[in-house]
Amino acid sequence: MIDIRQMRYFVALAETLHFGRAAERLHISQPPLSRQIAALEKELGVRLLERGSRRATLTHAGRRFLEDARAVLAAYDQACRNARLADLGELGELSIGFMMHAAYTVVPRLTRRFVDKHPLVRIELREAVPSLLVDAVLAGRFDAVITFDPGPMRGVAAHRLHEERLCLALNPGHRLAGKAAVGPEDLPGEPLIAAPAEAVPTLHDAIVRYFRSGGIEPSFRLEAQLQQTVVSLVAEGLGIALVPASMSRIGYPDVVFRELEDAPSVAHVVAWRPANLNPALRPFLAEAGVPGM
Amino acid sequence: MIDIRQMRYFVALAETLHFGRAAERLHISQPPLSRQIAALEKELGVRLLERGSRRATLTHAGRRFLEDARAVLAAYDQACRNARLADLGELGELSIGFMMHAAYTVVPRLTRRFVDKHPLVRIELREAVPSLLVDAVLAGRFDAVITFDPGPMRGVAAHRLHEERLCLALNPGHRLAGKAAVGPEDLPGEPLIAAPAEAVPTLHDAIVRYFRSGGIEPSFRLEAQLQQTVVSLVAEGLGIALVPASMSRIGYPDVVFRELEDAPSVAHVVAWRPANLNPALRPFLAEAGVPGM
DNA sequence: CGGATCCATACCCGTTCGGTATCATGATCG
DNA sequence: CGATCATGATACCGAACGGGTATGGATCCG
Repeated sequence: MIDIRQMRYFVALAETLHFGRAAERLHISQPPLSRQIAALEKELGVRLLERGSRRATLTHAGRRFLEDARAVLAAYDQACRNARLADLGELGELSIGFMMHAAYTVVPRLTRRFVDKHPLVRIELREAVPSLLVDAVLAGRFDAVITFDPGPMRGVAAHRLHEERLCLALNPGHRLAGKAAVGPEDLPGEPLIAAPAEAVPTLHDAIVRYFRSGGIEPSFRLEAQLQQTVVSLVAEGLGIALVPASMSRIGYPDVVFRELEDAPSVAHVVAWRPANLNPALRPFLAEAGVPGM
Repeated sequence: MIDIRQMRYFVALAETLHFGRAAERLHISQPPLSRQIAALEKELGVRLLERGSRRATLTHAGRRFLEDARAVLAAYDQACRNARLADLGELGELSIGFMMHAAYTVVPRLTRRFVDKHPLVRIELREAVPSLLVDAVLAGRFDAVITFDPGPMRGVAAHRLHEERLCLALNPGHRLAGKAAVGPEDLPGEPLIAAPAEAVPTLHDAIVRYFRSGGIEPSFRLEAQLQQTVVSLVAEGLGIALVPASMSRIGYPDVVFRELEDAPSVAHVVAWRPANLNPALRPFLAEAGVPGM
């Protein structure tokens, strides 16, 4: 059987055209080299070098085999290197799911940092509503997801990435637009626009709790899954909304944002299945600041 | 050192995900396979399979390595196959020089037959005047050349490919255009157009000998290297010419061809240096009908 | 809980590889 | 033109490695 070693030997010999010097370069003595080359030629059934007494010359077949052997060796080295890189999580694929809102907060910077440090990992970024994300990570559809903190869950670990207060989004003509800060007691009966509990439970719950802390029951009027849609509907004068403060940084016309007294906050987390064996997950979590990664 | 064999073993194992079955497919028993795989993993420093008690599964790094190992094996097989093909002259390069005139006689068919039978040999076809061709073959510039027979030469073998008679090319208004056949005695003083002796010695000599066989000295008026040019000059009425009969098959306007009495003939030969080691030369010569090739 | 399945380990033997010593051959030089 | 040198091939030896059989340990299944 022809060996990688024999190819290495042949390439060294073809490059020096001198058995002694080639053997030296290979850190073996000359006779084994002669024998290995002879064995290679015999195995191939092809004479690769013409031995002159002063120097050897490649035959046509030898020239051809030199090129091909170099290609084999390159592929071989590549394969070994890639296996190690893949094991370290520096090479491979990583699929990340995230709620659309995170595209305005942590996703861009985190992605940028990760791809800068791990350029060989292909990242697949997919947007989804938060309630689907955690199920997807459990099902193995995503290696990690970025979403509002869903609380503790079996088989899923999570790490807090980002926290922001909710604020009030109003149409500029609204009666509360003149106030600097607003509390729950200012809001009874106000038509609310918010994401449905089934799609974004964490945020929905935070809003309900905030209202109830002031002894008030919220009255939801319109539902939309994305915060961007919610704010657009506010701009249209269809109601008010409690949205993450980062939404105020986007330049929406016909919307003003007001602080809430004792504003509730929502956290972004990165969540993953600890049993997930994708080696690229670890560097990603490290980049996200997860301790011990 | 990681071995081609270990890669083969790994691919077989990755394809069956079963040590016993993979070993069977490899015609070895299971323990050596286990050991080789373990050695491979140790060498790489990477776990490639997760051994379940019922079946094994590839790790991410293992999946990657499977792809790369397949690529290595493919390159390896390719290299071995190519070496054998190159040695048989079925793969490689062949440079053929030929006189332009042969493009109308033997070159097209010979080339077609050769490329049909030996599709992996890249042929480099180069036109040149006959006097340069034989020097070029001696210098190694061409592996073989096709030209008028230059006679025996040191270090060059030749084989006759094709023989054709010379005929007379005339302007239709010429006084001899009415004769069916012409002999040397009809030609004294006629202004001749022909290739120069330095460029096409064989043909030039044949023409001179033919005239002298009738006791006449030829009077050369114009010289051009290519037979096509010679005939074009005849069409223009600048003189007469003795050209290979195959020129008459090309539809030149304003030229008529007449047979010569006791017409001299010129041979096309393929010529090569017997010391030439290009394996592709032999099949080419075989295709050209050279005996013993 | 017992048997079956499957991979890992232990041990043996034959092959192969690399090393040293030496030979055959062709180039080089006085 | 013959002595010398350089180079690759061959002979032989000891160590390493690969493959084989026997067996152990873990897990799954009925």
